[in-house]
Amino acid sequence: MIADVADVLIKRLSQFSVLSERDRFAIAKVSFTVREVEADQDIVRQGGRPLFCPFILEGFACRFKLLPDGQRQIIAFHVAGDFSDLASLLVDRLDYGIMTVTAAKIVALPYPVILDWMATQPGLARAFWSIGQLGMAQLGEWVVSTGRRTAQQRTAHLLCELVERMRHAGVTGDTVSFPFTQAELADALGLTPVHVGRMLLSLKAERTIDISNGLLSILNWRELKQAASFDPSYLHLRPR
Amino acid sequence: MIADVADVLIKRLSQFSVLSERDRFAIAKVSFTVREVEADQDIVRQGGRPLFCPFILEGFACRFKLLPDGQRQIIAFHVAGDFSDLASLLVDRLDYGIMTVTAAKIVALPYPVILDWMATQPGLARAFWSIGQLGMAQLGEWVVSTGRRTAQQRTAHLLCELVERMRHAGVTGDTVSFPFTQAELADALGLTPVHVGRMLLSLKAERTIDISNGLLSILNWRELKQAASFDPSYLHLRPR
DNA sequence: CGTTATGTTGATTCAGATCAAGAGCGGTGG
DNA sequence: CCACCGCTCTTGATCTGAATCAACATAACG
Repeated sequence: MIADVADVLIKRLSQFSVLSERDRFAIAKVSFTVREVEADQDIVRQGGRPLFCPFILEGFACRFKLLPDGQRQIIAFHVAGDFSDLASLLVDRLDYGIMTVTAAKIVALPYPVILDWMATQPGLARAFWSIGQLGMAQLGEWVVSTGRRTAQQRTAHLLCELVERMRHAGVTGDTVSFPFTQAELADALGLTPVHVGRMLLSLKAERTIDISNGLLSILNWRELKQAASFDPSYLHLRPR
Repeated sequence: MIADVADVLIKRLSQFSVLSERDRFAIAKVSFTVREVEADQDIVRQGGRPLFCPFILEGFACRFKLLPDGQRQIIAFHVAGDFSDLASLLVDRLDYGIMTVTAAKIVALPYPVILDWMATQPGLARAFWSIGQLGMAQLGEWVVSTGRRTAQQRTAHLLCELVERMRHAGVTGDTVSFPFTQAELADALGLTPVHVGRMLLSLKAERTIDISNGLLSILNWRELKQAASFDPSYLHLRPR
């Protein structure tokens, strides 16, 4: 049984800011509709107008930019609990797209609603600012990865970030859902699919991780963090 | 003679949002102090606490991340007219540093002041949101560069972006100040200084640009944009 | 079950890194 | 005014991490 959408939103936003009774009520009084989207479907299209922020209830999505020569660069993965497009509240054209990686359940939060929340509820404004900052910090680290880390380090770093974020959003255990194809990882890491495959294989060979059936198991968290020189402080995730 | 700081801020912010008389007054009533900083000095230190947002009146700065192995990745250049650190309003620790590239004049806008402006002046809140989004869009494009563009394209793309942004901030003409060393460009582009040098040389050889005495001249803007496949729409810069 | 997606493996190539040595060029001080 | 020092840039030779190319092996899948 899925809890009421408002409850999920409130719970998630509470992780970023202390919400008052009025903050919570402002959310509860809105009626949300859940959209079910299949895998590999556009949620928002590059070049289109930004109308809403997709909140992900279940499944995975990614934010990407298409280049004129047909290449793709993924600039973020979105997991359950992410507000995936807070970046375009006041912009008239999207310079990136968002699409699902797996089948997903999302809630489309219309920008006018968010703007209203932010204008009238300081606690919510604060939460949305924080989430925006977090997205920015993640992007900054993505630049560091593509700019200055080796293929091995980048790959390990992405795994670390994803697992850490999923944990913050409520996933527990050392085995998490991991439905990404090597082509998708390659577009995120700025590598070729073949090379990503080799990097994963080498991590598997040293018994650091295991990936099978769309599941990622961290066999040796210490080793993985070390391979990535992963320092989670940029995620600014206070303990839950 | 430099105009009053408040005037400069108002003029700049007006490019991002329509400011009311009250918005302008809120700015004018604050007393600002200008700090003069030499070249290569830290403005905010990685790992420190975010206290203020530096606004650049004159000169150049950069935002960067230091890696454990001593490497550096520059994630943004800041030019006159930039609010260089809107990203950490609500964060407790900085995961990046900001330092000058040249001697610079900056105004340190204390976060409490900005928060107050944003809480009470919708026009200013809007402007600061927009500026934040812009920074995010620039970061996204930086990922695309390091992830998927060749050395040649990246280099040309960075030049395009910098010139375009300086124009938006008021610089005119085909020759602009360009005080960056090849080592700095390399840390921004995810390349080695030697290779950046070669890329610039080849752009000079085709008479696309010229760099000398800290000045960059665009000799063939069309050619440069083409070499970068530069599409400025991500900058969301409405005509001035 | 064929059929299309994805993943694995190996051989080869190439863009960019690395290494090394000069060359220019302010700046500083004797 | 010149000798020297420390940067930054240039140039060339060599090396290497990741890309490319090309089969083949597995899944997943209607």
